[in-house]
Amino acid sequence: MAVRENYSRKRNAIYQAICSTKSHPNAEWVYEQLKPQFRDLSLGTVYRNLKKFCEDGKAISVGVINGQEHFDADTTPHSHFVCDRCQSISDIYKPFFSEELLKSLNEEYGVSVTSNEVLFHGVCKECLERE
Amino acid sequence: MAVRENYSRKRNAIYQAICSTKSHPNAEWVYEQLKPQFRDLSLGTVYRNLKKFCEDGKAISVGVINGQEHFDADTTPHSHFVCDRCQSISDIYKPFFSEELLKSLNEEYGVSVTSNEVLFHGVCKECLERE
DNA sequence: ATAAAAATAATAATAATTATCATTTTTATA
DNA sequence: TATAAAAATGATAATTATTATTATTTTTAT
Repeated sequence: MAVRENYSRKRNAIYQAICSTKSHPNAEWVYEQLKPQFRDLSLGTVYRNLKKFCEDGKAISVGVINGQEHFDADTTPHSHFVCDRCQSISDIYKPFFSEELLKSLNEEYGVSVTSNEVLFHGVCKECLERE
Repeated sequence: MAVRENYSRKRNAIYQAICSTKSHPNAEWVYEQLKPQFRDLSLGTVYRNLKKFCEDGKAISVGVINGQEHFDADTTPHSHFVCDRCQSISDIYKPFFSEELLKSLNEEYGVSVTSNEVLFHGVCKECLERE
């Protein structure tokens, strides 16, 4: 018997796949990535597990970009940059919202903020250099 | 002949519909809203025009929220708040990104930022009061 | 070793959005 | 005003991403 794991073998592989990249993949990417290793992998399993990771706080959804949901195993607070040329998604590690600012939202708008997502659009370094 | 309009009658009506609300509607809402007036309105026409407004800079996409794209005729820089209870979307008029900050992104990450979207999640005032 | 629980594969179903194309409306201009 | 060209639309089909279903397999607990 193998070493005790928290997950099923495939669930583990899916989690490791999203941990192995900073490309903020979608379900399709993960599926293609793991297909060679797990020839009987089902796309539904990838979707199911990515959703589960988000529910369990082990991943976050970067949002729906160009019609497809993208994921990130990095759950620390950070923002994202989408290149409108090559569609790449990269991280922006810059704190935008202080505690006070979020608190001021609560006061000014009467809302209770639990999370936020910041998405920048533009042209990435690589595409800028190419152009 | 009627007063000269920039648009076809239906396109005008769709634009006025999204201008008439701060609810950040999706295509379905606009369609239901206009159906009584235009009994032969087609949902495809709504989708086509909402997309066109975004391309022409007369509206923006708030993003895909719970599987549906939402729109806003207010194109001035502002952010959005999504209530995870009642799914309402409201405006947050607070400038988060100064010119210097955006410039610093260019310098630190080598990217050229052209736009940004900020989405807060949480519980809205009305739902908080109800709970 | 084995029974119960959980996860999966295969597939069907769903839902939002986009494409197609014949018809209608609008626009430009004679 | 009439009319031809261009643009927009309705109806519908197609597409695409995602979710649901269910029989089977894997994992877990004992």
